[in-house]
Amino acid sequence: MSTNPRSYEAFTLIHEGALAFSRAELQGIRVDVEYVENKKAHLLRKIERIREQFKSTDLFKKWQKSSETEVNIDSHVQLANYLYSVKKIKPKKLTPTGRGSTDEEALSQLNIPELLPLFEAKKYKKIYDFLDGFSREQVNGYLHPFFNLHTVVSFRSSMDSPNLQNIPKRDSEMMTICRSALYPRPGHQLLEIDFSGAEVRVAACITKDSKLIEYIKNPESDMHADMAVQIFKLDSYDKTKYKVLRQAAKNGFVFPEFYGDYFGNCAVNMACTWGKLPQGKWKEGQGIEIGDTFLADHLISKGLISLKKFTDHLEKIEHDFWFNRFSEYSQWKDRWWRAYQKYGYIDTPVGFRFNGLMGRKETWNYPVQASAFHCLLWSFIEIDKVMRKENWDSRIISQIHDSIIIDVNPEELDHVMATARDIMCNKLVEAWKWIIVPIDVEMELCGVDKSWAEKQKVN
DNA sequence: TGTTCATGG
DNA sequence: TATCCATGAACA
Repeated sequence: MSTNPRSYEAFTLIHEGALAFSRAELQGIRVDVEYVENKKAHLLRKIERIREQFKSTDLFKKWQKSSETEVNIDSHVQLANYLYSVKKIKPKKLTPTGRGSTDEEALSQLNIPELLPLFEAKKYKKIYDFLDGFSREQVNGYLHPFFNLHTVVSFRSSMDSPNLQNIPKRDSEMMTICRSALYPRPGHQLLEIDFSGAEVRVAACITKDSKLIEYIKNPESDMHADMAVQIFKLDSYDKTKYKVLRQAAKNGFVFPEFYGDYFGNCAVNMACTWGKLPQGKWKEGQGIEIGDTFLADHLISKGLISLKKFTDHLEKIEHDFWFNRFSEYSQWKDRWWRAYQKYGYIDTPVGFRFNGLMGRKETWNYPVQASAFHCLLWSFIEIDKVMRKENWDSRIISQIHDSIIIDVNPEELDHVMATARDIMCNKLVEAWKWIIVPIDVEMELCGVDKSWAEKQKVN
């Protein structure tokens, strides 16, 4: 795969982007080394306790007995062999190569309580590894990760040594422990500015689907809420009760569908993740809480009593989604795939060309993923320019695909926020005529001298 | 070196 | 029809 700039603008974006990124690398992010070392020691003791607990279980003793060599608790291969070959349990989930899966979802469906400590130990080990990376890579209390612009096939960025683009966020305990290590410079505060719905908005610009554009332009409308109503057969969307179902619709159906997944997979994932479905049929009291009831009770009341029924239901919704709701998006996908097959390349609106062998889904997803990131890169460069021209004491320190992280002097906070908002929402749209929908940002701010774990939404 | 499992967008 | 992109650790 080669990716060629087809315009001077595309060339300068990468050239200036590399320079702006290098300044952020040089600046670095402050890390509390003492906290990291204390926490690492604490986590090691905790992991050891959990492992001892697991070793005292019947399951482990039998596992050890069945093995000629000493069992390695960290080996998923040995665990899969014991569960699926020795004990002959039928795997609930297979890996891409067709072997029995030992990930958390697959193992929890086996309903073996003795395996629970294993998940816990794995989680704390994961946290330990993040902190260990911080202490390994820090220099005089600062991290200087590498920002790469030349490694990713879809032309996004990546980061390494350490990678700060995958610091835990969704699990609140992992989030708190990991992000409590990262600080602004003394007297400063951390500010994160996100493009809201970056890839959806860019997809609307590229496909020009009028329904998708309408969803973005009309602030009263809400695509994910509409899909939640349809998927879960709600009478209407009630913000106070159904936020979690909106999230399920968004992350369990809308995004996977946009990326090329299909109803069967979406149904299984939603049933497991939100419905907590161990077998084929729901029983009362299962799944996430919605208002004063549970998802299983709600689905049963709507006649969606089994995974089979839910899957059939989702098949109809998928058909409606692509043939009715977003039919222009569908037509774009067909045209786009045919054009790639005919000409052997695809271009992005910014002026990059993807050459090389691609599957259908790659031809659909790469230009969206690339252009969404290029909006971020353009904004990063422009904020960096203003920052240097006006001699800010604040510094851009990082970036996560669709967000920018700034180490801000509190006296400059209002100006920095206004400048970033103006560049990301107004200047960007003026500069790139292909952006035909409004762009919006969300900001999160930490207190002065507070860690990255303390971030709060800014209104 | 390839596979699997975690984390993020 | 069969989820896109990454980094990193651990194992066999």
